[in-house]
Amino acid sequence: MDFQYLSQFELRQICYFLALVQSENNFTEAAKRLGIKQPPLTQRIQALEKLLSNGQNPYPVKLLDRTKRPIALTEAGEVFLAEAQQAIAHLDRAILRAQQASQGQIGRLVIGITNVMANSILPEVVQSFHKRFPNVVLEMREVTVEEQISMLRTEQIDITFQQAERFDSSESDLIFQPILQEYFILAVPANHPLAVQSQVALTALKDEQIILPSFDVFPFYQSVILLCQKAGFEPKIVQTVVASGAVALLSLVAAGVGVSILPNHVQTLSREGVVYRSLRDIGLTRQVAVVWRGDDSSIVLRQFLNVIQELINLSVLDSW
Amino acid sequence: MDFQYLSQFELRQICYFLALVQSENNFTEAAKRLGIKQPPLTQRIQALEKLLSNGQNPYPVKLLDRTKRPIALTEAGEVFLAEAQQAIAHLDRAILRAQQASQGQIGRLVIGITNVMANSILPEVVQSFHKRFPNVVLEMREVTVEEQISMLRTEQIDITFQQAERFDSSESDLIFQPILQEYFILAVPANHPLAVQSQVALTALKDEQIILPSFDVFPFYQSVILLCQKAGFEPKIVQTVVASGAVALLSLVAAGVGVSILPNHVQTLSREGVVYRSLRDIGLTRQVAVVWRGDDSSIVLRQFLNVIQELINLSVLDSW
DNA sequence: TAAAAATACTCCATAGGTATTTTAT
DNA sequence: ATAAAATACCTATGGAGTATTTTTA
Repeated sequence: MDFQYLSQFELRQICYFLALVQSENNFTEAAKRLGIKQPPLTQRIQALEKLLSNGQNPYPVKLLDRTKRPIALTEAGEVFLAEAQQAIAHLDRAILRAQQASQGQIGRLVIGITNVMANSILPEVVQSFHKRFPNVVLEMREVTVEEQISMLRTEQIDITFQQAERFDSSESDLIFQPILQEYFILAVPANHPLAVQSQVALTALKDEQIILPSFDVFPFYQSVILLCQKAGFEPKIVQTVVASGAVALLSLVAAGVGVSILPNHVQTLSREGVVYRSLRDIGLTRQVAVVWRGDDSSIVLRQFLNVIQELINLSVLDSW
Repeated sequence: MDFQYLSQFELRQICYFLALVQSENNFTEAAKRLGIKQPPLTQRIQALEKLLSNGQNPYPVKLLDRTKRPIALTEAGEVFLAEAQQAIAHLDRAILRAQQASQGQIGRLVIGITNVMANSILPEVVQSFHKRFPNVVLEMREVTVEEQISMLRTEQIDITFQQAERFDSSESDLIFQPILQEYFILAVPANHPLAVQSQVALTALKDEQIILPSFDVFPFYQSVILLCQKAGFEPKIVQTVVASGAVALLSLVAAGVGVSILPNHVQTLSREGVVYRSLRDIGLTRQVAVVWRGDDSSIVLRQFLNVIQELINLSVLDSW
């Protein structure tokens, strides 16, 4: 493509021509619409025709037949109109898309997810981000805890969630940002004797039926059992019903099937017939952090981090 | 579409940006290629970014990340590059097509054809025109002699061929241009006794087998028979073979099946074993003219008329 | 520190404005 | 005769050039 030649054209001239056609080839009218006077418009159109003629054409290119009133489009004018209209619309879209991209409204973000994190804060973050940036493609990639860091470096993923404790601070090319402390709470039926206490001791669960999310989605399943054993009793885990979704599980609690030990972020879901209570004596917590490449200038990433930040500030994730 | 905003952009800026990317984001190199200095290029790209930012965006739009060497495209830059490249290519085509249209290289011409003319000069003209303007759509529309004029006026056809005698010169909105005089010639086998004469009298055909094109494609079939009868003999028309194409017919002549009376334009076809001779005493001629609208500014039409003109000058059509 | 981009300025080409003439109905 | 486009001329914005400073690797 000959940029030298093409550069001589001006979008202005072409837009003026399109506007002129929209005004039924009436220069005075079109000029008014464009917010300029008639003579400049005449000159721009002439300049456009002159530029179009600058291809050693034997004939000059005329877009308009000025010997008629109202002025008519020539064949070349018709052809140019049809083609240029599309091209200009195309360019208009190019501008819009660049603007959207610069705001992170379009693009793509690859999130590395580990089983450990999958059921934690991620759903809230993703839901919130997707609501605000519906045109960004969010790609979730299952990664093991071990490969997270190397996949970040090789740009196979853009961001990942991990346990703060695992992070080696010598990884200076990666930025590590703790976002929340996870701990555990007790969900009990509203009419349950334990509901009257604001804090419940772990040993109080000795004789309770305990409902836990199925092992594969709930990383602390084993830890909970271990803690109970340490507290001196064998927990009675309800084995007959398996609920993996928090909502389904809360229904079971509301129905009085048992009580449940859940990560604190579940409290964002309030359900009739279920109350949440703190668990005393349960030392199990984890610090959750996000990690990304320090040199990643992606606006989408930045916006994603903003969403996380806002959720934290709104106390949706972290405030209990 | 907002022409006001779009008009502020310059094709120059966008082309510069594309050129910059082609030079691997090296301003100095790109400026050299574009035939300008580096500072103006920097300024144009900045101006482009500034214009892109002018949509009340909270963030300014950056196409380039200048904190890296070599300078890298931002996401917005990548998006804009991909979209703008297409749009610019589109615009480039728009310009080319307008130029082609202005030379009549693309377009459409509707030719009214009557049976009377169909087999005459039209094939040569169409062939010649199509060779020179392969992208013009030539549409042939069958019209009766009576409706030619009205169809021209209603722009159902753009040009038509007709007999000069039929034309009413009061039709001042239509232009009438005689292009050739048609008459008739004799085609005889090269070894035929008549071949020695340069002119042949009509009566000499008294005892010859005469091959004529089939009635439906040869408008003067009846006239020929009439002329012979006037000359005092009943022509012996070969009925057993029907040839409608000139080539097939000449083959029959070459094969010695008979002689043929043909419109003079057939002479453009020379065939081994066939010679053409003038026919004396045959007063049958017709003046062929083309007719078009005087206010038709179509370049395609003009080029079509040029082709006819050239063919006449080259003596292909008219010189015998 | 060296290569390249950004900045500061100067100049002039040209888009737009005003006044007027020409053109087409 | 009249409405609208073209032309002539003026003004001023801003693109390109030159010289210099700043930045990044």
